[in-house]
Amino acid sequence: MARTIGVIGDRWTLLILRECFLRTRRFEGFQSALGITRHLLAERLKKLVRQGVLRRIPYQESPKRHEYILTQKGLDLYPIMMALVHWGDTHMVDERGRPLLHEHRKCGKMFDPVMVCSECGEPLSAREVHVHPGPGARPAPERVLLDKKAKPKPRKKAA
Amino acid sequence: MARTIGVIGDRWTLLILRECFLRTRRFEGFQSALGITRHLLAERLKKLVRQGVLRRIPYQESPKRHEYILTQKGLDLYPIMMALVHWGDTHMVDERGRPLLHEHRKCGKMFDPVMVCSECGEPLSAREVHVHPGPGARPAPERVLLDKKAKPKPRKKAA
DNA sequence: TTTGACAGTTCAATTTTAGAACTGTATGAA
DNA sequence: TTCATACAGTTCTAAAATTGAACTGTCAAA
Repeated sequence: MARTIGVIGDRWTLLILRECFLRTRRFEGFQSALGITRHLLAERLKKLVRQGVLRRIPYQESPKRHEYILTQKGLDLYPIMMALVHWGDTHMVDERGRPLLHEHRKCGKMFDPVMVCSECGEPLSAREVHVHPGPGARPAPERVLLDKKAKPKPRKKAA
Repeated sequence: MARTIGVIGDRWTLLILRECFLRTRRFEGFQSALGITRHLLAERLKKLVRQGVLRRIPYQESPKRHEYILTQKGLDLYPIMMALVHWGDTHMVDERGRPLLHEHRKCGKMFDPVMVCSECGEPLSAREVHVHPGPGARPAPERVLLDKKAKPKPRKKAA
């Protein structure tokens, strides 16, 4: 998660990517849609290209111009986008309602995204998931502070 | 999406929330697990409580101490977390492999999260989804530039 | 009496971001 | 030919956010 956040974890990158999913491709398009400063936009686009999320493709030669297109790696961010949108739709809408509705082409209905288990297909919730260290586990996820005398912790009074 | 990003869209908030899901509850716990500066941590926790993502609950009286617990609104962030982790697992792992594996209690298997359509249950991908303006739609999502003379931009001279 | 856990707060020094103008190529209009 | 505009950046300064480190304060145990 930390590595993902290293890619998309700032105020603007996700909004830029949202515009990509909404088919914006060019510098001015992003800038005017978002109101981001040109400086930061250039910075972020460069970073996303470096990280392989966007591809920079020339679309005219005279004054060299490029479009920014999602790579597969970028397209794979879609579930993150949908999860963010859905949480906002659930917890952050005002009285006017949702800004956007989503229609699923396959079934033709307006839908919400649901996250399910790849094995049994049941919807997921935090309580039903148990985490195990994997092969790339960190050495010390958390430094234990009450180390040596781990016991003396009868500090509680209220419960 | 912008509103969701307003809540969790910075470098540290998502990591703090990750620790919450991993059952960290106290100031020192977050601080030592993440290495975040105490100043920012205090700031972020306050913000999350204000926004209703965490609840601040006293666990001892003597020197007043509190724990930070996920509210339902916070728990609902779980799909976002899983989506972030899964993208990282897919595109950002090193040769050592995943740091964490997830087991679904319901079915007992190690799983990956999959995002599906709430109506037909099929997995979602960006191309199969069409967006429509909803009741809370923004007036002008994007100003068209190559229009006519959209605006006589008052180009000022340098000093 | 002293030390240490815990949960912050304060403050100077960096780093980022915002805001605005400026650079440069090319096209169409006057 | 000259001027205005589209487009994609770059450059600069001021303002905001973040870091790093030390400091405050309450209580418990040594």
